[in-house]
Amino acid sequence: MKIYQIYTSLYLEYGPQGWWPLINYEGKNTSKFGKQEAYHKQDYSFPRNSLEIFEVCLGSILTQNTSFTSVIQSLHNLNKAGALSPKGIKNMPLETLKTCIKPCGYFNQKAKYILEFIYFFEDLQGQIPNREALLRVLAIGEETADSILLFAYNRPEFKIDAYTKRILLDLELINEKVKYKEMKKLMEDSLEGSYQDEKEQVILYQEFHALLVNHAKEFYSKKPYGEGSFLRKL
DNA sequence: AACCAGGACGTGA
DNA sequence: TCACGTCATGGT
Repeated sequence: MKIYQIYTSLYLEYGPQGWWPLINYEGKNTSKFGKQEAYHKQDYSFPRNSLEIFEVCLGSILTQNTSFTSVIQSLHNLNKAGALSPKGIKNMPLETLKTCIKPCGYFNQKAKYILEFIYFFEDLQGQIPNREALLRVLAIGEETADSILLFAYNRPEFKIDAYTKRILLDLELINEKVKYKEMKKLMEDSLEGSYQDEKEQVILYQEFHALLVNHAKEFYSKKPYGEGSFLRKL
């Protein structure tokens, strides 16, 4: 019950967020950070094709422990190199790939991760991957798996990230030791009944995650975490 | 100058 | 299972 209050409170404050950003999107409601980041507020038709699905997956890997502005830079680098696609990246020299994704950090690891993911992605042949299969891919842990399922494939999997945990901790809804699966279950169970169908469920999960990040960037990025956060008053 | 960023993996206990 | 080290650039 309280979890859903957090959502409504955040939504009232910030409105729809329009994740996941796609760099080539040119719509009306994109100007969160100018043209650099292409969000699509209140447009839930994304991703619309295989290339956009791939771009979201790529971003999910590149953003691991990295700010998303760096991801946007890297995606633009790949795009300019004509390599924002599975084949484009495979046909590119490894060193060039590393140079393109350098802004994201961990470029040696992530270059390897991306290639590993591409083999997996091509084997799918357009099918939706299941969570267990995703987790077997080198590069994909629980959060990235949920990120890919929720934002690339519009599947109802709640994504937990460091910000989400920090907020739940601050509101004393969890303890420090909780595992990913427990937080995920807490969120999903708490939200049960707050949607009519699967489509609404996916939109709720997507917006909730984006709202948590947006709120955390302002109130949970520097210590002491949560200072001035209106969520404490719920 | 630390610290954080929309984490995952390998290792040894 | 879990605690800890490693990976690395960029912004504040």
